[in-house]
Amino acid sequence: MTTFEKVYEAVKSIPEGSVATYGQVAEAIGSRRLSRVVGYALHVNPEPGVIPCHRVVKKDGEVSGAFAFGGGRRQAELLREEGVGFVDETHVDMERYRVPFLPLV
DNA sequence: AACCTGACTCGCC
DNA sequence: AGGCGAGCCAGGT
Repeated sequence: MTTFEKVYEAVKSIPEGSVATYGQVAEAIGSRRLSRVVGYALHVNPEPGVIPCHRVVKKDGEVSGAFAFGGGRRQAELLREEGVGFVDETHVDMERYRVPFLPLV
């Protein structure tokens, strides 16, 4: 199991209607320091449509600027459709929609 | 094979 | 409070 695969497993485990931060995903796969690697893993996203990378946001809930399917704007739309609330155009309401605990895979 | 870079986060100045 | 460097992994040059 490579680090990237762990990242994908963790991201897939994020329940619909919720979001997780890069830090949470990193923590779930071993170390918080891997947060950067998490970003890169999603960057090279080998399974578009399978890995819900739109449910991963920065620690303060802001969506990533460089997004695979059309920008953070698009990511925000997908999340809203799942019922995730936003405090503004680019920030998810973390207090209510961030997963309390990301299952360790 | 070494070096650079990239969807991040945290600690120190 | 804002900026800078460090730590982590994989793939391309």
